[in-house]
Amino acid sequence: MSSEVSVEELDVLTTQVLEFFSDTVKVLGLPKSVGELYGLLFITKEALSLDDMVERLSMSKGGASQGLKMLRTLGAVREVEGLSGRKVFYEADVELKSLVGGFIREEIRPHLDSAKLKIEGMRVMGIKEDSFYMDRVNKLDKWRKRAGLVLPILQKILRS
Amino acid sequence: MSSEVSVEELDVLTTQVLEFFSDTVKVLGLPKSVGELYGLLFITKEALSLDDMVERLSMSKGGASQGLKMLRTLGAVREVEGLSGRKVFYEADVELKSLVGGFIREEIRPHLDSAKLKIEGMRVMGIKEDSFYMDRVNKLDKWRKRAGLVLPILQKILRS
DNA sequence: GCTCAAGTTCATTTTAGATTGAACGATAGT
DNA sequence: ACTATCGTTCAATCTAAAATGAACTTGAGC
Repeated sequence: MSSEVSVEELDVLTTQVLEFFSDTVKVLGLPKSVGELYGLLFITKEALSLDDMVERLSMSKGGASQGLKMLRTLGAVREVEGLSGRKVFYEADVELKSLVGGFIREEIRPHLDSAKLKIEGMRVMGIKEDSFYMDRVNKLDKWRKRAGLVLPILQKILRS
Repeated sequence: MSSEVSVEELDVLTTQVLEFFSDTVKVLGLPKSVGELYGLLFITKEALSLDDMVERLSMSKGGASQGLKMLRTLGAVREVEGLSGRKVFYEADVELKSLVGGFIREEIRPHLDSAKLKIEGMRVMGIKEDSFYMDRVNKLDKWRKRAGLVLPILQKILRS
């Protein structure tokens, strides 16, 4: 049961996976601590408590708490009933569709919504129709709508 | 010819557009000065020189130079023959497909490539096939491939 | 070939935002 | 009810990345 990998190799692998997720989430604009937390859960068989992660990643309790909160709202992490008291254990949700769905819901949609408001703000100021400036505002809105349409398609593609 | 918008209104609109693009590029992980440069070109009829932009955005020459360099490699900006000496004038490329294409080429592909290398590094360490750990490494690779497949589809959708 | 304007580079400074850690609730077990 | 453990919050600190600005390179025009 312990011959899947040697302890040293597991350490190396874990380090590489942590790096992998740190880098990936940074590209997505999330703090790297979030990537480390998710990465550790991703490459660990057993569910882990906050304290486990704090120790393993030598990060602050506060940071871990915030990072887990984010992972929870993203739906990237599942709470597992810990039998011992009220301590909570976590495991990674490794379904790509959940991850993408959560990211779109929490990180992309809000930006598209605020973009919509800003564009509406521009329209309100009475720029002459069929002027250069109205053309540009219209283009912005076309882009925004396009983005809104692409997201569900993306999700559909990644469902499987 | 000047009744499309009043000067004051144009000022307000410009400010809003600058904000719009600052925020947007920040989401994409680019410095906000890049958004301001692009935004100014986007909402300006005439091609602008570096100095024009430095003045209008009150940003440093160095910053503007770097920002324009990035916009050039992204293909988000076109150089226009200035008749006066060797001064270069720029205008925005406002084709969504160019913008998306440039972003994918310059910002996303490189990350996918480096992810590929990292995953290959993990494979090399001789984890037992059909172990938990190999499953996870395989999953990473599946995700990576999926991302690589989605990009051209995305580009195709946004072409029109 | 000199000069001056245009543009780039890069060491320094600034800023945004991530991380820390101590103080504070909250709850389970006794 | 008391205590010990668990988790959260948030002001203070740290850090990575962006912006500045002065020194430098380049080339056009005289």
